[in-house]
Amino acid sequence: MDCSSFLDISLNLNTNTLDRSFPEKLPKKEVKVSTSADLKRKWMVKDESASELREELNRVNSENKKLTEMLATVYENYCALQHHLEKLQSRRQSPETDQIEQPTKRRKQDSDESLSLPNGLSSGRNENSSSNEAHHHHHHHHHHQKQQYEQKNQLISCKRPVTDSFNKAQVSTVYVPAVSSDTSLTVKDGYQWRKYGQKVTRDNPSPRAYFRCSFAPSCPVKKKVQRSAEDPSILVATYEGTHNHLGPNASEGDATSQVGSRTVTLDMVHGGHSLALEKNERETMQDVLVQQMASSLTKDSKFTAALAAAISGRLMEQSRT
DNA sequence: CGGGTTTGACCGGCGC
DNA sequence: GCGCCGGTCAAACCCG
Repeated sequence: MDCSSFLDISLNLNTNTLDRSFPEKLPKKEVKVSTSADLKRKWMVKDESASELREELNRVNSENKKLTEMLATVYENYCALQHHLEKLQSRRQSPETDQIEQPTKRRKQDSDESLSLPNGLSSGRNENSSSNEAHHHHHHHHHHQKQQYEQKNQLISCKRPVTDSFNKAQVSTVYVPAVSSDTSLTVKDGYQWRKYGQKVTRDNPSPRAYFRCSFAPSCPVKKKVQRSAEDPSILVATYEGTHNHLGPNASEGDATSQVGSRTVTLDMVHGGHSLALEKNERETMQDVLVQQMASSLTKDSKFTAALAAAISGRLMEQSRT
């Protein structure tokens, strides 16, 4: 596990730079504010306001420190959870684990969609996929070859995705806890979907719903939602393709924390890159902690935006190396 | 009436 | 070729 290496916790938020340029002994009057005259006047005229500002700055700095610590804790828990999830998934992965990633053998697109230009609005896509319900040892002679188009090699990890540019249909699966009594298989992800089909599949008692993205007129993204065969309380959403358009709501869809559920989803869309981290755990209590911290953090929308920007930038930077 | 959902038909790939 | 099966279409249906 490369948790310790891939992410530097010290995010370059604004407060850090402030921290650097204003060490605790802030000079009262001789601040070099030669640029802004009125600001200088303000500083000089109101001395107590300067001390007030200094206090505020200290407060903000300590708060920032606390938040950084919380983030470190969150990240620690995240690493633990990811480790656990990886263990779980590798354990239940059948021995014929196919690390191969073969080009999708989908049937030809139908007429309406072939018209939609396969443009590369987003050049490099980062999609993660996890092994899904295709591990039924009791159906020996079975026919899961069709499902092999799902790339199941990458976990949520922050390793460089194999994206390899020209790979048309990106597939990513997201596990979401099914809220009780949700007869309709819907996974809220901010986008707008139009259902176009529902089928019962062979190896799963619950039906599978097919959705198409209707946010943009000709967005090629599709998704399938089906509850997991082994755990009916979990919905498995399989996303396929890359969105033609911008995200539905940048400020709201970036980081969500579902209260009362057992997953914490941090989904950041950054310049066409989409990256989703998800985990399902029921054995540990850490996720609850993570969730509480995350929800307390996400109360502040400005902090959320800054954090999301910083983290995504960090991830991009890290994945580029 | 306009949009989405339901639901059986249909299609194409694949294995026998 | 035939049948199975997952995916899609589209007419009917539903709902504000």
